[in-house]
This record gives sequence, structure tokens and C-alpha cells, in this order.
Amino acid sequence: MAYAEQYIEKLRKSGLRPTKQRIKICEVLFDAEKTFHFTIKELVKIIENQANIKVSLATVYNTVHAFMKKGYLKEIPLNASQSYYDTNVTHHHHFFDEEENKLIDIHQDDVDEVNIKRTIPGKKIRSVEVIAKIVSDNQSQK
Amino acid sequence: MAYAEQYIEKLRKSGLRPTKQRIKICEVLFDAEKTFHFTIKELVKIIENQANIKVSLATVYNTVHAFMKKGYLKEIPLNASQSYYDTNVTHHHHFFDEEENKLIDIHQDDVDEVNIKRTIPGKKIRSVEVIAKIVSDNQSQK
DNA sequence: TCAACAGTTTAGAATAAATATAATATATTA
DNA sequence: TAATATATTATATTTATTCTAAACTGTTGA
Repeated sequence: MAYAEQYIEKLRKSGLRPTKQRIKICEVLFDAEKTFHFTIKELVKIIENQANIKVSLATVYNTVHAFMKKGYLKEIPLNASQSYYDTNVTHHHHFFDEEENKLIDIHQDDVDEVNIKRTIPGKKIRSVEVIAKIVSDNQSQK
Repeated sequence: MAYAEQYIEKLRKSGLRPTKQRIKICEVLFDAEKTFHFTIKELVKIIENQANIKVSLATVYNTVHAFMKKGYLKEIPLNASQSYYDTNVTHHHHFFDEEENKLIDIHQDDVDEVNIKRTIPGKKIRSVEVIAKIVSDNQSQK
């Protein structure tokens, strides 16, 4: 199956018609060999550099949100001024480098399963995310 | 030691002079029997209702940030439109109820220690936070 | 007592992310 | 292809947060 067809399917499943702009967004997000982290602003910049088509902010926001809702993208819980998204939707965790403002994946196997002994009546856990904030370790320099 | 003196000490240690406004903020944040979660907007509203003194948004932001820097408050990593803060600075975790937009503390003892096997050269872990998102469990109704 | 000053408070302006709007353009369908 | 339903876009709006500059407070030292 050609890439374009995969994208059209992803879009349709997300309740979106496949348009030039949306397919371009798919190319950037899902073509990559590796998964990656991005902000809306970064995504728009990548598209601008790669493509000969123009995509407005609104379209990018709408498309990203539709993919999130469908589970093709994940939002990473961070207290940043802008939202960070992840094309890796498998269960995994993150380091956040506070000095370089960069996210690093932590594979699920690298974290023992997080076992929460407490429950809330009438509620179930939908997701468990671990954020480990990291900084330079100057002690290790000596 | 009277409460006011504790607050004055907290303020001085945070590099702030004890002023009427700042002491009022301390009263709201640190007088409570229990620790609690709040947004800046909520904090301002509480002060408005309780106090006969006026406190501007800027003063609240500045004071909260100074307390954060000193470790008297913690920011909770959430992708919300506004920042959530916690007066409980002990090591603990959170449920986030996505339907009611409410935070619930999870005591450290209720989570087995999160053991991250991966390391990043030259970096050390400063904090590890677990956010468990919860939703209604309709299955349990039957 | 007062002048000088360092730090505060405040209202309002500025910034920036995210969302809404409404006119125009495009895709789908029958 | 015509009719319709949905998308795209530029622009305006909203909202949290930060910045600014002027007025204020309290302390110190002559």
C-alpha cells in the first residue's frame, strides 16, 4: 500500500476528508523513520520548508486534534508555554531535559510497571504517564 | 511561633520582603489544614473573598513563582490551559479526573517506587512524576 | 524631620498560544 | 457535472502569562 493511501485511511478514520494540506501533514508526521516530538509551531515550520503548498495554523491545529482524538498522536503532559505532541503512541514515558527543553523517550521496558494501589470509586485509569525531569550532573565531572 | 512569623520567614527565605499582600497570600496557601491544588485565578478569587486588601495578579504571579523556586510550591505537569500548583511539596503523585478537571493526590506509599533503568550521560534525574488520568468506569455499574 | 533609596504594588499594555469566524475554495455524491 | 457538504484561510478573538512604568512604602542616615 502506498503511503498516500495509508494517510487517506488515517484521515478518514479520524473523520477528515483527505485534502492536500492534510496529506502533507501526514507525510511530515508519519513518514519519518523514527517517531518524534513536536509543537504546533515546529510542525508548521517543517511543512513550510518541505512543501510547496501553504497550510494555515487553523488546519494544523484541527488536524492534530483530530489525530489525537483518534489516538494517532499523544499529547505529553508538560508545563510548557506550548503543547508538545508525540507521534509515538505506544505506551512509554519521557525524560524532559529542563536545560535544553528537549524530550527523550523512555521505552516501556526501561520502567518497571507503575503500580498504583489506590483506586477512586466509579473511576478507572485511562493512562499512566511518567515524566522524569533531568538536569546536568556536575558531580559526575570530577 | 505565630503563623505570621512563619510566613515572614518563608518570604525572606524566598528573597521577598514581607508585605501585607504577600502575607495574605501565605495565609491562604499555608494556613489550610490540608494541602491543596490551585490555579492562579482560583487563588486570586479566594483572596478576594477572604481579605479586605487588594492583591493584583502580578503580585500573585511573582510570589507564587518565588515560592516555586524555593520549593514551597510545586507545579503539576498537566496540559491544561492554565497552570496548576500544589501546596504539597512532598514526593507524591496525582490522579487527574479528565471529566471533572480535578486533581487528586496519590500518596507516595500508594505507588511502588518508579524505577527508571535508563540513564542519560552527564544528566541526573531531578524529579519523577506520575500522572494517572481517570475517567468514569461505566463497566462497573452493571 | 526629612531626603534619598531600594524594593513593591498596581493597572494596564504587550505577548503568544489556542480557538472561533465567515468568506472563499475544494471534495464528495448522486 | 451539478448540488451539497465540508475544508481552508486570513483575520479576529480569547485567555493565560509576562512586562512596564508610575506611584507607593518603608527604611536609613544626615
